[in-house]
Amino acid sequence: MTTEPEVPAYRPPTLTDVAKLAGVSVATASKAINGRGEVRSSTRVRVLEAAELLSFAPNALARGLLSGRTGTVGLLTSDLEGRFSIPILMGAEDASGAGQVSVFLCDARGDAIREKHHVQALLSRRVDGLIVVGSRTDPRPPLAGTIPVPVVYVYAPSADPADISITVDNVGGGRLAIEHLLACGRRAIAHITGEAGFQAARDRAEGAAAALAAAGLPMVGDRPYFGSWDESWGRAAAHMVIEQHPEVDAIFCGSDQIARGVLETLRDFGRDVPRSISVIGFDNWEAIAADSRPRLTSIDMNLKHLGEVAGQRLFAAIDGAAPSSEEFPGRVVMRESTLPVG
Amino acid sequence: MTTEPEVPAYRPPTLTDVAKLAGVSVATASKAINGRGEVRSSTRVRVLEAAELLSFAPNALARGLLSGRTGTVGLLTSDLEGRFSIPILMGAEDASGAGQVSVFLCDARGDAIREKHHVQALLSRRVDGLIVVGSRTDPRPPLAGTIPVPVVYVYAPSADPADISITVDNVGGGRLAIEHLLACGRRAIAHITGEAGFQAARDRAEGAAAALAAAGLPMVGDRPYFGSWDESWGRAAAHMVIEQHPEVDAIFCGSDQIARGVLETLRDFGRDVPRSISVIGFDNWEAIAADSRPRLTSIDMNLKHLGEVAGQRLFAAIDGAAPSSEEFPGRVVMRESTLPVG
DNA sequence: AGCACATCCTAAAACCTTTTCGGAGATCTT
DNA sequence: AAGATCTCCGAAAAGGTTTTAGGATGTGCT
Repeated sequence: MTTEPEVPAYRPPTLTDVAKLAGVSVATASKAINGRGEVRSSTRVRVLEAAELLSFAPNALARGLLSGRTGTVGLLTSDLEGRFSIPILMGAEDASGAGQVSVFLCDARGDAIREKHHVQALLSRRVDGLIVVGSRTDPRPPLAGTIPVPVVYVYAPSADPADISITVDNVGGGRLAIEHLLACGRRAIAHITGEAGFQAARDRAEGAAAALAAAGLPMVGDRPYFGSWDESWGRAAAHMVIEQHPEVDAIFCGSDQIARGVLETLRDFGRDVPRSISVIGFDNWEAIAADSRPRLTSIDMNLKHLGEVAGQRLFAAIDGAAPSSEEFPGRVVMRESTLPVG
Repeated sequence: MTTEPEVPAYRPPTLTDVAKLAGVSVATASKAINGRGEVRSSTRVRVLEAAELLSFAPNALARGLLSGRTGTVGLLTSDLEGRFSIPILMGAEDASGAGQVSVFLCDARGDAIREKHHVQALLSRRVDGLIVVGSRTDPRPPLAGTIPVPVVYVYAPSADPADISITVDNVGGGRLAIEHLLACGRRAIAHITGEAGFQAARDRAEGAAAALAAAGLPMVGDRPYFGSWDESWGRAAAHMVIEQHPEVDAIFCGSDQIARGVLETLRDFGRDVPRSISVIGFDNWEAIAADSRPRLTSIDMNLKHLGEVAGQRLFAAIDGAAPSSEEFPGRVVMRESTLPVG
């Protein structure tokens, strides 16, 4: 019985191949390529030419095995569908910048089992660090087990304050929105927002209340209208507000989708935005806010920047920096729905 | 000059540690853990207990170095922001299923230089294969240089028909939309869509035209209204259609955003959707389609499934399967904007 | 000529796992 | 009791790279 003559599998060129072609030892080839050690320049070019010729690419596995650093990080997200993960993910990828670092993407679907599984796999691949992206701003339990590499939590902070968490200042965001409406000359402001079960909704409402209190103004309806994050709630709530409090001259919405619903109802009622009443949204979701009628002013939480910072913090921690958390403010992106009166 | 007494760096447990603790050789430990070779069951449990105790995780780098298979694939996307990459990306991640495979995520931002750079890095990490996700359905140039691993192109096919491409049947999608409107009893159908520079726009229009021709009906306005993919074009184009062709009783829109604009203008004109006129969108973008007034019927291209198939094809190709491309049909997701008349 | 020294290069070890082959001990057969 | 057979385990090599320590030249000086 003869063994099948296997097709000679393609074998990527190794440093040995390069060295042989250049007529030097592997050690010399390594030094020539990495610019380390004493190598005569004529030898160096000979090696580099050989490497070029073979289109040699150093085996990162072997390198990582030896150095203990792989130049990879794990990015653990809990919902890829959600719109919050994506910009953060982009920022984090950007932070790894010069191409030294590659990113493993894992989606745990909010499932703790799956998460554990992914972490296991990532550690097995000897990632240098982990970034954990949440989909809500509510604090999340830290990764289970002891993780031998630095971890940075983004958007959703870790429940353990000793961990590194990079978050958004939702209280400040709520304050910003109200202050913008006040600056536009508004005085009778209502707040329609999402589920009270979300920390984000509560925080934004808190900031809004604080800003109104500071201005000595009541909130129209006395308290926020909590509901859901979608358009139909925006329509329904706006209906109630208009009927119960016709004097309202501005509405701060907890999401751009809610704001879209609000705009629609205001149009039904013949209320002119922004002349008779101002509307401001939250999230600055381009697809929703940038093309409505009128175009929607909104609070942008700079999620991409959040991701960049998370990446930077992770790399710093890998290099031994002390952990520290940070919270970032948002900014008002002004469009036509809050043109000042007068 | 004394060298600083380094903090003893944490060293992940190796198979040697496990073997030592269990009182066996590394070879035996390996066999016990991987269930290979002849190992007495009492020895096996001893090894497994030791591994558990040290929370040993096999070093995937060493394993990959030896076997030539890393169990990693590269996912090269051209725009993470775009909504098309994400579901595909999710599907591809799913396909890698049982946790055997990890995915490197790279965003080339549509930049050829950056793309080359990323490919280089991925090959250096010895990925077993590559998935390339485009953001438009227009064919794209294949990856530059010779790639020593299988490559699957998704959404945007490779310009080289010898490559594996997994795409969406936009012509069929256009046909589906028209057939649905016909089934609803409509006869005077217009088509408002995005930039003619997009293959997707042209394909959908082609499918629509074919379906109308097959039914012996003209297209209202004689040809599609090409414009841009956004809401404001939807509003503007609907305005034109209504004024020039008041007899129109259905509008097929090239995107859900266009459809939103169309719905808004129809409302302005007092045209009742779906009683007086039907509207169907494209993409089935939940955030846009699922909460409009009325809720929007749309064509869903099953992008996640596309990603899954791409993953499966890639793994098959890695295992030596012959390359083959495939095109997938969409499906109608019916909501209130196309309730049948009568 | 003989020595010190700088320059350039090489051999070998290390990183961690898997696999092959052979050896040691135990059990069975005659 | 001697050989044959089985069962289980260990030694060693391989995979590709980097680094350390030392070896081989050649140069400058006395």
